Amino acid sequence: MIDRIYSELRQQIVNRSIPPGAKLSETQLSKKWGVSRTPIREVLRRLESEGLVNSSPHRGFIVNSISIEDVDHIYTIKISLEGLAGRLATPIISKDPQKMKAIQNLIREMETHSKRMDVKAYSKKNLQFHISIWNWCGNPWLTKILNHLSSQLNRFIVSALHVPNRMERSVKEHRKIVEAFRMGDARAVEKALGAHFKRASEDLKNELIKKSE
Amino acid sequence: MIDRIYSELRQQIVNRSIPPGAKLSETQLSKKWGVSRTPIREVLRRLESEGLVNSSPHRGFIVNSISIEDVDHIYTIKISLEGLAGRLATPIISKDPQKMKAIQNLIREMETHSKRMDVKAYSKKNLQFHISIWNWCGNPWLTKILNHLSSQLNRFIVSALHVPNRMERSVKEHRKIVEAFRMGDARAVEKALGAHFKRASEDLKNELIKKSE
DNA sequence: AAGGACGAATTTGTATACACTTGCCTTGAA
DNA sequence: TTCAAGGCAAGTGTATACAAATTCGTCCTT
Repeated sequence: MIDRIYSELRQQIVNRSIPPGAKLSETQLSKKWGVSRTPIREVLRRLESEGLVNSSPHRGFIVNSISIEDVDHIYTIKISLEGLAGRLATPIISKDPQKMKAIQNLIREMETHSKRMDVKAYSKKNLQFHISIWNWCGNPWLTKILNHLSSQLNRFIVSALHVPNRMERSVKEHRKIVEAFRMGDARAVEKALGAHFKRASEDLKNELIKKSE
Repeated sequence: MIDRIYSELRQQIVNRSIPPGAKLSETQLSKKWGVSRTPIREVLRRLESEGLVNSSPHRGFIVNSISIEDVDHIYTIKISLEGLAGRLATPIISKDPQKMKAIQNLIREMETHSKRMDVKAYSKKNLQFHISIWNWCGNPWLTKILNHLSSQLNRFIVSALHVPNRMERSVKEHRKIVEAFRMGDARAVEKALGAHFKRASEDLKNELIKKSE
């Protein structure tokens, strides 16, 4: 039960249905879920050490805000670690025809969604693509960190892909990554992934600047 | 109070005075600290989501073990992120004479301890050296992750520096890093740090193989 | 009318109580 | 003597109760 509350609350924070800055009242949450405050507090403490909520003594918990600077900092780490994950995943993926096929299917679907300008469907497949790499990198610690960073970013990104031609360019970048996988060239995968996320971060930054103007 | 218990318990786990595999009884801990079980449980949940303890339903919490594979996985990430932190820290450190001086002082002390074969004092300064880089990289998320990884490793490393000439070689590697800082060459810092931790990880692995024979 | 101070209500922090699960120990039978 | 079954002790999971702190509203003063 407690795990259910945890994951559901977590998701609500990550997908912004509980917005940053919102107060998380223990009493309210315990009523909503029909449990006492004790398990609710444990859930909130877990979310706190994940960096998703903040607490101050006698004032309770609020959903952590994430600033533009934070996004920048997180992307800096992400660029490095996504590349690393790709490099580690290369021998695993390229030697396994089933995995290779799965990746190629994903990119084909992405292409279709891109042509139809279906941003939402595209984003979903895009995330699946990268999660596959995390899961196949063979380093569970790395997988966990990337998941973590991604959760934080999801709370910020409403949609960066509305930039004109973003999807089209993105497909090209992904094709480069897949090609490097196919060749089994780990360094090329690392480089292509790094470049891809660097561009993604720049696009996001530009979008944010435009919005703030 | 709860924070005090958290940090003290955490340190005891990290420095192995509570060994991996040890059972953490809520009742026992609450007696020891003179508080009720409620705050103890919150502390344990926090430690759980940090990956320092594991819990199973109705069986309580035990200190998480860390395997040789985990050490390998963590070092892989560390090599990448320590390099990144160094690269980011370069302009900050090299432009600040005070920081530059602090770093140079540390390496001088490390050299002294190395000559006297004082492993413990050396390790301490060595850690300080690297923590300085984390703190001056300007990316608090990165600092936090590196701290995190370091805590996990500390639980494993008894002493890798007993390898013959390890300290001497280590000093040389650090001097290379400092020299790159002095030149303001971020890429060189990144490379030197990466090489340093790669060698550290290999030394540790060799030590572990030797022990297991 | 505005600002501050006091007090009530709400909310958090912690203790305690009780239900339920687990694991151990005892006892009895093969 | 060994193994199994049942019960008991210990410990976790959760609810509830109470203490302490904060917040908000009201009232008084300037």
